[in-house]
Formats: sequence, structure tokens, C-alpha cells
Amino acid sequence: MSETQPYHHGNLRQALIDTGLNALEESGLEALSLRALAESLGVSKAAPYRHFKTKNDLLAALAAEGYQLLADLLENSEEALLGLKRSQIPGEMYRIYGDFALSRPELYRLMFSRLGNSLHSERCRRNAERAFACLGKLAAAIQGDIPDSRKLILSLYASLHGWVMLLMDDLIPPEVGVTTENWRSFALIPKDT
Amino acid sequence: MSETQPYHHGNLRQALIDTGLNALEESGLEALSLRALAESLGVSKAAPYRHFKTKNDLLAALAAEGYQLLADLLENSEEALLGLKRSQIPGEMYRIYGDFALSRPELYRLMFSRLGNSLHSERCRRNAERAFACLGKLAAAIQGDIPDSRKLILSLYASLHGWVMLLMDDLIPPEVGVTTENWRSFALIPKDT
DNA sequence: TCATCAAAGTTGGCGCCGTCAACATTGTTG
DNA sequence: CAACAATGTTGACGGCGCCAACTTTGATGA
Repeated sequence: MSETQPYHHGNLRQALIDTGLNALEESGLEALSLRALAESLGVSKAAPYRHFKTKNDLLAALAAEGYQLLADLLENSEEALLGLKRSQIPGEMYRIYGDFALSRPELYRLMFSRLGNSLHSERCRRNAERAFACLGKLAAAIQGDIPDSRKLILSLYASLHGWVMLLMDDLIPPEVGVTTENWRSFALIPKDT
Repeated sequence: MSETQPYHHGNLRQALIDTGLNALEESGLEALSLRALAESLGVSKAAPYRHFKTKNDLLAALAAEGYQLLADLLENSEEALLGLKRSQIPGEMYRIYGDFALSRPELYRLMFSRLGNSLHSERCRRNAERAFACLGKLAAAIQGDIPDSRKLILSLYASLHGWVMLLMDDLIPPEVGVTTENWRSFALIPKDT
């Protein structure tokens, strides 16, 4: 007989998150089912409930993972960005953020859905705040310190988020000539208060 | 005996759309089911399939309705907006658009989801284009004609869309002091190319 | 006028899903 | 090594989207 699987999976919780992230991007949020996830991990349909009280709790965990990935990405890029010429910072910053969102559109969408958004868990909120802090430092580097800078960062963030969403949804009429490659040069950069 | 319902509903298709819009806003997209909708209209569970091939087709129709509502709203507001002092146009325009989105958040979210977005049907695309054209005229009124104005309108639109999404998701840290009432004064207005 | 036929609605059923209760196995710890 | 908590399994329930087969209705044209 072939090796039988051990009764306990070992690290089912993390495996569900990892497989969940893959399945999410491959088949979309609608197609993601706990049962299918469990089966693909060689585990019974009810096993996931030992680790997540409901399906939504798993989705929230996926979103939390997304916020952490984003925060890590921005923190790791910060130093390099701050070393650039001031005029080059915005474009590069938009590129990094946009590449993240457009390379994982389903995850990004989940992060900004009711289910996944940052207010639902302490971990989400903390990582969202980390990402926000990075954007803040970069905005400050772009234009020096300004009063009410958090509002200005929000403006910049709203523009960034809006662009990414429009691109993800293919809502940019093709004849306008804005693509996932060149959109940064058309995105608004805050100039003054 | 009480009046029995006639075998044929009369206008089930439109009734499904109307009830669907209400249910969508009241209980959210996840909770919307064709069976429940049918039952609330006093009709059997399979009746909706005479009018919509799948549930997604009904959702697309709801999104199309949303785009039409938005386009009508903007077209009806256009004249009044163009009569304002130039400096007041952006704030009022943002208010009108924002009020629409924030008063029907579930519909707005559906409109900008994969399922509902404007590329899926001719009717959606036509109405989205109408809305876009209105924003374009207003942008032109704000700052006069400019080269590449479509790109600038897109910038303005991305900012607007991004703000609305952040507000809808409660992603604005409360201590920043931006609310659904005053956000317009912080939103970016395009100045120059 | 009335037979005919397409449109619109019904019933029953399939398979998938999320979730739960009851039970089985395992690893840990006093 | 006994006891227990953590983890996994089975079986079942109700709800869902969707489909096939059937029924009722209203419009059409000979």
C-alpha cells in the first residue's frame, strides 16, 4: 500500500491560507469554496472549521495577508525610493503599488471589499497603517513638509487607488491611450494645498 | 377566498430588477438570491430563468440600471453645474457624484466589480460613456480646453472614484478629520497638465 | 371563432455549498 | 500512562443555482 497520510495535517491553517491565495487569484473570489480547498489539501470538508469559524473568517485572513504583503513591499522599497531624484519618486512609487495591485487583482479587490477591509481585524489595521505610513514618508519627500499632510496623503492615495481600480476593471477607453504600462505619467500628483 | 394571483405576473422582468435593486442595498450582494427574490414576488423559484439566463445576467442588468441612473443624474445636473461660478463647480460635482455612490454603496460596488462593469454590455457601455461625457464637459468648464483632455478627465475621475471607495470602505482614519460631509474640499482638482 | 403555438410560470430534482453535531484520533502534559 | 485538548472525520440539514419536463395563458392567423 502507498503511504497513508497522517491523521493530522501538521499546519492546515497556513496551508489553507496559502492554497486560498492561489485559488483566489486563479479562479476568482466567487469560485473559491472551503470544500474544494479542503479536498485539494487532502483533508475532509469540515476540517477547515477547526481553524476558521466561517468562510468569511478565512477570507478576512487572506485580506490580512494581502495587507501584510503590501506593507512589506512598500517598506522594503522605501529606502531605494528615497534615494531617487525627487521628481522620479512619484512615478516609481505608483509603479510599485500598481504592480502589486495589478498582479494580484483578486486579492487587491478582496482587500478593499466589505469582507476584507482593514477595520475588521487588528492585524489588518496595523498593516494598512504601515503601508499608509510609507506613502506618507514618500509624499513628504516629494514635496517637503506641509500642514495637514495626512489629508494630502489621502488625496494622493485616493488617486492611486482610483487609477488602479479603473485599470483593473478595464474602464479606460482604449482610444485614450492609457495602459497598464504608461498610466503613471497621467496620474495626478498633488502639487499644493 | 382571497384574490388568487394571475398565472402570469405581468412584468416579472422589471419587477426582478426593481426588487433586486432594493434587496441589493438592504442586504448586500452576498445575500442576494434568485430564489428569495422570486419568492418575495410570489413566483416560483424557476420563473426568473424565463427572463435572465443566469443569476449573473440579472446582476449585470442591475449594474446597467446603475449606470443609467448615474448618467441620468449627471446629465440632469449638468446645466445647473455649468451655471455656477467656475470655482464652485468641482465641489458641487464631487458632491453629486459622491452622494450617488454613498447612498447606494452596494450598487456602486457592483457597477465596478468584474460582474457589473461597463464592458459587459452595450447598454452599460453607452451609459458609462454618457456619464464620462458629462464629467468631461464639467472638467472643460473648470479649466478651459486643454490638449489631451480625456487623460485629464480620467485623472479627475480616478481621484473621484478612489475617494468614494475609501469613504465607502471606512478606510479614512477618523483622526484625520475627513468625513462624508467634507471630503470634497480635500479631493484633488487637476490644475495643469 | 377557434386551433395552434410561443411566451411565461410550475414542480421536482441534481449537485454543490456552508455549517453543525457527534464521534475518532492524536499529541501533550501532569 | 491517564486524561485532556487539539485536530480531523462522517453524516446530515437547509439553501442555493440551474435544468428538464410539464402546464397555463394569451396572441395569432386560417
